[in-house]
Amino acid sequence: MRIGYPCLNRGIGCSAGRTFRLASYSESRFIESVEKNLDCLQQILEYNVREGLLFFRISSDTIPFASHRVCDVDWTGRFSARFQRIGDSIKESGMRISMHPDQFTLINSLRPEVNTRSHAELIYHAMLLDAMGLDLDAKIQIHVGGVYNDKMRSIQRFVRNYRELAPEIKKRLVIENDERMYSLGDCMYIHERTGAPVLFDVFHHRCMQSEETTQKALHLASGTWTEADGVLMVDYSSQKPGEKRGRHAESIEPDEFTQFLNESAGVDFDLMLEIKDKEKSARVALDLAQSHGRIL
DNA sequence: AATGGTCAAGTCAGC
DNA sequence: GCTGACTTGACCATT
Repeated sequence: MRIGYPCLNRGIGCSAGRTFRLASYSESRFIESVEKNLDCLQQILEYNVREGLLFFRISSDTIPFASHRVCDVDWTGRFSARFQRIGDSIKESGMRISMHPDQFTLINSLRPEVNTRSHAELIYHAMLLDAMGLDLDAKIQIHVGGVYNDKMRSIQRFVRNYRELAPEIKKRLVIENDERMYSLGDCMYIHERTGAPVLFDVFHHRCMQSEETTQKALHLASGTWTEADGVLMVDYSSQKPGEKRGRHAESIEPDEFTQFLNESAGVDFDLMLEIKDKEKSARVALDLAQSHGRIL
């Protein structure tokens, strides 16, 4: 099991996802931001290796406005040496990478222009991972999308549109169960019709109050990943006490996490901790996992 | 220099 | 029908 955290490191003092207002876009502003983001990304990755945190989600803001019309810089060419260097260090350290485009990215919209923009956004994510030369176990995770008052048709639209995606997207795209519309069961159904691996989100699963136990759910999701895809990816977070259902906690709850380790025994996966204090909780989780014999 | 409203993009729930 | 949540930082206009 590898353990990691998404996008930003709170202690290191730099951001790998700095961006700017569209209105102030310029080529020099763009290039400067990308350079700083890549500098910081390298620092974070070095930190992660030192700490034994070998799973990381790269921010979608790494290349600001990459899929927007305003951006006409050949960024893959311009930064190719940097991408390669970063990719080499990732592979050398045995690290796993994921990316998670945000809620604007969906392929089952009723509006064709939304799907078109999303396709461009997914291409950008695929280009970035390809530029780093990462294996097919580096994944891009999205949710299924909207329901539009007709879940079955919306699922069918997802499946139809999935089949039309560019191959460089399909080889990395995985779907994640969300907390109120598409359950693990829905994702499994879609997997059967598309082959897309299912990333399991423990917290979302709990929010949906689905019937499968964590153990059963992990087994199901795990079966959707091929050898080339790598082992199952799992997102983990916990409820912020006293807050609205679905709100992420400030830091990890050791007892709850220990319970999760027990429930998940026997399934191989990499774990992404979606908790606000980021690397701090990831290190706590790593210690707990090690003491439970889950990490060599 | 400090502040706080606002930021490319979508959908849904709740009022 | 409209606003806020999602999740979050930090840009940048304004003072």
